[in-house]
Amino acid sequence: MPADQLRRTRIQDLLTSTDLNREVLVKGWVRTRRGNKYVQFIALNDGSCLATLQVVADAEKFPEESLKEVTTGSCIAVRGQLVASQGKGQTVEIQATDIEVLGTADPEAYPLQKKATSLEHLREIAHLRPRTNTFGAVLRIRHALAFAVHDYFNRHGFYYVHTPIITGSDAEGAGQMFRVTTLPPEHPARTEDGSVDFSEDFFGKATNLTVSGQLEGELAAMALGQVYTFGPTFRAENSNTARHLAEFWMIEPEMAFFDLQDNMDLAEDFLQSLVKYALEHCAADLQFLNDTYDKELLARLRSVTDNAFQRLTYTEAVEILKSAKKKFEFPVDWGTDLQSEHERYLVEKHFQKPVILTNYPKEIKAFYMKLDDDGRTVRAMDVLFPGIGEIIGGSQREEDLGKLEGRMAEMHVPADELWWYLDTRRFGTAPHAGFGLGFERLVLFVTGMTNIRDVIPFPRFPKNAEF
RNA sequence: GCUUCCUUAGCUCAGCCGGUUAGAGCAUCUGACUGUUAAUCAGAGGGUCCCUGGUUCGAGCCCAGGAGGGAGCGCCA
Repeated sequence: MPADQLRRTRIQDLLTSTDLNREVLVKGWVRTRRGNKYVQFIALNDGSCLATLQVVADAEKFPEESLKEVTTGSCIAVRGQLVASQGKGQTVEIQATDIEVLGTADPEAYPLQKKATSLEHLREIAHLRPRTNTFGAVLRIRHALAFAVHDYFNRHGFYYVHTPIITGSDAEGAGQMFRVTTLPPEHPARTEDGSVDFSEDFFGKATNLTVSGQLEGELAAMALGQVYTFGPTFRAENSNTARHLAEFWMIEPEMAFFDLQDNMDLAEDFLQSLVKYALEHCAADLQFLNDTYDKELLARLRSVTDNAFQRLTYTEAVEILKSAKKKFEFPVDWGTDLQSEHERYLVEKHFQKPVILTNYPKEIKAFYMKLDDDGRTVRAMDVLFPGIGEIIGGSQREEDLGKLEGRMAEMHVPADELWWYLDTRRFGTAPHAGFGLGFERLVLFVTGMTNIRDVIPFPRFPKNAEF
């Protein structure tokens, strides 16, 4: 390689380097430029870390006029000496010998000037918000958590199974679905009785975007033993909250030969490992979020890694809530689903740590959950987190074909559409369990953000699919 | 979908009881300043007060409808 073919170094690597007084090349986006007619300072960020690198440009080499285009938001390449900093805010800096403007950013038009903007406004410029400290930190943490998910399962003998995004069943039991079709919306083919003729559609039948990979995950678990899916899921619910998205990523492990206890053990160890990974690998970003948004963030993360989760049955929880002094807006009664206020009371007031609730009444849970011996409850589990509410929902599955068919009939789930699912119980059925973890809810918890639309790069929610 | 709050400069906001030419901080621009840390100091430019209609001598302010956004709730992950 010729001597003048200097390779770019990431800013994170330069800031941690002890190998000073050498020529380096950095490229990134300008956060600020300040100074006087003798010396100019440029704060440069390349996304590799939260911190900026200070570029020093002396007036002898760089008259102020030559730096006119080096404005907040512009992209530059800087060649220079990596030296110990004379200033106080940083240990190293670059004494620039050459600055090339790769892309200008008109200061009158660029919306991210060096001034705090609200998260609400940043949602409207979501295409640019990754350039802010906050979203840089959130996206790096999001990446770390995604990596940690794969790392955890790989280390524990799970296989990553890619379940379909487009599904032919419209009864996965987890909510309203988005239709996938190539039929013309104005004049779709009609059958004789006037309904849309999906036999003319691309797949020859009605298809939708998946709401869950669980059922397919169960098929794989009945062959590979321990599997997981990690992919996008879609819910066409008109949900307008800070905890719901129309498009979100879900992690769904499914394990043959696991009962509800094994399932809880896995969920707890999994969540603790993920949070621990973030604490170890995203220290600077987490510290920034802690200092900027939520002074309790780091303490709350450690409370998850350092405490065993409280486990109790739905029935026990109802008793605690009934004897609680607090007045609830909604009354608590055995058989009704718990409201957000009830879950919050248990997690944030009563136990003050994560809670796993189990053995819910069968009426309020899905058809595939294994019936308890009493015939009234099912082997369900919900993991409740402070500030988030339900972060995991899971269960031991009903492995008995007859009982499963009975539950499907009771709950009006069309068995003929799920013939392939029932085959798992027909041929070599086995006890098994699994759960679903909403990835964005995990990122929400770990980052301390309060709106789920701020932890996914391009949020999809009712009336919004911009970018 | 329900409840509730909000919408004024590029951003974050103030604007009294309805009353003359709608303000501040930051950003931007111009200038000053020998190493700054969201630099500092001085000055300048910058407005469809979300939209439509109404009440009034007069509306940023009151009323109605609409649009957009936030928070809470429901559905859930």
